[in-house]
Amino acid sequence: MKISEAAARCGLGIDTIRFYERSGLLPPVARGADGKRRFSPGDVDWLILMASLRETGMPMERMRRFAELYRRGDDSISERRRMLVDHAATLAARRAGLDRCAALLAAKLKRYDDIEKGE
Amino acid sequence: MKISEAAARCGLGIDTIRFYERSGLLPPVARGADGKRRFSPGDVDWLILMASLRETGMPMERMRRFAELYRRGDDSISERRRMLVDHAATLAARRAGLDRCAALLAAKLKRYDDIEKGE
DNA sequence: CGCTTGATCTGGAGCGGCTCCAGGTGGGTA
DNA sequence: TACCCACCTGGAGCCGCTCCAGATCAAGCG
Repeated sequence: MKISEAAARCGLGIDTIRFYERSGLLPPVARGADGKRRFSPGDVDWLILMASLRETGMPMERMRRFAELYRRGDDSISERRRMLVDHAATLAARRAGLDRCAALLAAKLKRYDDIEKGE
Repeated sequence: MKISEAAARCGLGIDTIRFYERSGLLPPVARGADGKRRFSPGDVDWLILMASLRETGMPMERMRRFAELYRRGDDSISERRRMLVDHAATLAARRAGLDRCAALLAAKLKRYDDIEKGE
């Protein structure tokens, strides 16, 4: 499929996909006879993974490392597993941060109500 | 209190606090006779709010707007409330994103287990 | 058949949000 | 007196996009 369709499916922008390719986050993407990128469904799965990791705060450096390990094949699975487990832990931390912020907002909103009632 | 203590209490870096002041995200911070910043507990509360909003993805532009409204006093409460309610909605969306990512990671990890067992 | 439209390409500039650094000031201790 | 440390300012640097100019090419159309 074309890059526009891949972008629609993974939620990244077209420019971001090209940027990720330049940055070594993608296995080399095939090109058609016209020189344009052709994405396989597997490419899209990979893009979705990259998008998820990035959106949830994994730095590009670590994503590059992960991509490199992936290229090496099954021997690298134990290290990849470690990376994903680590990242799952940071997800939990982030969620806690979100919850703290939500609580803070709720308290603020309540104070606004009190102020307006008090007038 | 000094900037180092304020930084320790709100979780932001010293440079980030100074940057936020330059950027209009803080009410003007008082200075001692020595020209150094002196933070009140109220300043720290504000920094904690800014840190929470920023960490959870509110753009600086909106934070600046919120700070400006705050300076205007109680008349701006309805707009401030709207901003915080909006932001609470984005928190929920982010949490959903985290959960999707966590599910994806869990699926990947399971596949790794299957691959290693299969060998 | 030539012409326009639209999607893609490349390389590079610009931007948001920090983060770090050089160079300078002033208070506290030995 | 000399040193150390925290703080100051202005500006450069960095990450992760995002946008832009200028070129190419396929498809649709009068």
